[in-house]
Amino acid sequence: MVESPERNAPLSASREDYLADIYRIQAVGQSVNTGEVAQRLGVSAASTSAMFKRLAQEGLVHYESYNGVWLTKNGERAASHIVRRHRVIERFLTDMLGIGWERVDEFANRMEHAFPDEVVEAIERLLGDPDTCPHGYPIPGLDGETAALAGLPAETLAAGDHAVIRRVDETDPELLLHLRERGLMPGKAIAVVAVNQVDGTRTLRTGDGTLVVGQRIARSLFVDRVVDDA
Amino acid sequence: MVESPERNAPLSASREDYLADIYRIQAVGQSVNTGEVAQRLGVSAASTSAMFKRLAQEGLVHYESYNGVWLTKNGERAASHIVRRHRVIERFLTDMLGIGWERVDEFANRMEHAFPDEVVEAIERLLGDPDTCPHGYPIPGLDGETAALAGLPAETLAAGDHAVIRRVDETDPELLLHLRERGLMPGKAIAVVAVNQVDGTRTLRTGDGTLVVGQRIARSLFVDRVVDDA
DNA sequence: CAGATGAGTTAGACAAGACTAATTGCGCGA
DNA sequence: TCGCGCAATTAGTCTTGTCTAACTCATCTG
Ligand SMILES: [Mn+2]
Ligand SMILES: [Mn+2]
Ligand SMILES: [Mn+2]
Ligand SMILES: [Mn+2]
Repeated sequence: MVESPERNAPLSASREDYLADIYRIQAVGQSVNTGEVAQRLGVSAASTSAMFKRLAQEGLVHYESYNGVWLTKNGERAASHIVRRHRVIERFLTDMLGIGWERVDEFANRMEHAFPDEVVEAIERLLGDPDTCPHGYPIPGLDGETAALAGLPAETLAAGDHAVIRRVDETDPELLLHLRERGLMPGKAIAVVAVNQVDGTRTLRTGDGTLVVGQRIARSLFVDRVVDDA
Repeated sequence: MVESPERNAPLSASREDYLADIYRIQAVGQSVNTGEVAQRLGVSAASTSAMFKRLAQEGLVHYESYNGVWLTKNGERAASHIVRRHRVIERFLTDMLGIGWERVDEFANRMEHAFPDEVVEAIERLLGDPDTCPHGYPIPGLDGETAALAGLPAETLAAGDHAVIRRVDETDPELLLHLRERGLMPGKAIAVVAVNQVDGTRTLRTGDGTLVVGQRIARSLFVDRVVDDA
């Protein structure tokens, strides 16, 4: 049985990025194949294949050739730790430094590998132990436990529905900027005024007014429906 | 004329560490030779030699074989930038997160390579544009300008002298912890009660009381004398 | 002014992680 | 069931930064 040579040696930044990405793909219930990870990390499929092999050898993932990977218990612990750092840092950047939420993912992606755990914990305390990143994704606990992803796509809402935004797709800075300018952020209450069946656009009312959104946005907002008692 | 292939490409973490160290050695007026840098970075002399050659080729240092390096204008600009990041991060860690000053150098050494300039600037504003790191070393400006190192060794003080601590040797965590426990930090006023000529110990009075320090400490505290007008 | 000594440089190897090109295997459609 | 197309893997390089061992050069001593 070949195990990792150094028990508990710190993971390289590369390994951390692969693991975190595998974790995030698993979190939405997708299977984790070479191409998906390669594309998300902006790396060749060959590099990803090689890394899968390494991670498997170190006991961090299970790997079935031609069939993708999934995290082992150890891998999940490590990955949740990294995702935790990432999301706390995002919170720090938006809440304390006032940096726009459309840029913090990229920044946190660089910074996440360099923060000692102790620093992450101090920031967390200072921020009052937030539950989620600015985009609404849950911050894993120190024990590795993570809440389920909140919300269903706003696409599933019908005319007359009331809902609260819980989470937004965080992959596209352009989209995030767009959403921020319109106040479509976690915590915001929305009501669906109308659904245009022809082109799929929706008319929404928020506290700030009325706006029309297309499918792209309706698929990127994850909401909890609210039963109307008015 | 062989120049750096990529104009303004970001520097690798390794290059940043070498440059920052060269900068710090130059700042105290020492000449920068292979062995000194190798020792400070915990790296072999061969590696340092190789890096000197690369940095020279990229126009960041002047290099005379067997005779050390010194920063070019470009190299100084780059180095001051890194040192700036390092010292701002140290301030952040001590002032906002409450981490002991004996550990922030090590932490900042990891973190300094991952902070976008914009984040450093936001932190700086939030802290009220501090002039120095927690150990009293000046934070270079965005323009690359850096104040001179403040203070002279407390060793130069005679009995009866009054002084203010401006800066402390920041290389040894043990020493820093020791100093902190005794309140010997930048800004603190001290008076020399007595100097023992036999063993070089000094009796100091601070706001908190009286204490005796040996040469090791007297050489690690950098002070400005204060003319007594009592 | 000739060695010895030690710092500095060169030579050669290695590890991590990336790439491109070539190959292999899975699964689907005819 | 055969083969085709595409995804994944393997093969072979490259770059960066490190190491140890062998050397070479500057300098200090006698
Ligand atoms: Mn990352
Ligand atoms: Mn996020
Ligand atoms: Mn560093
Ligand atoms: Mn400092």
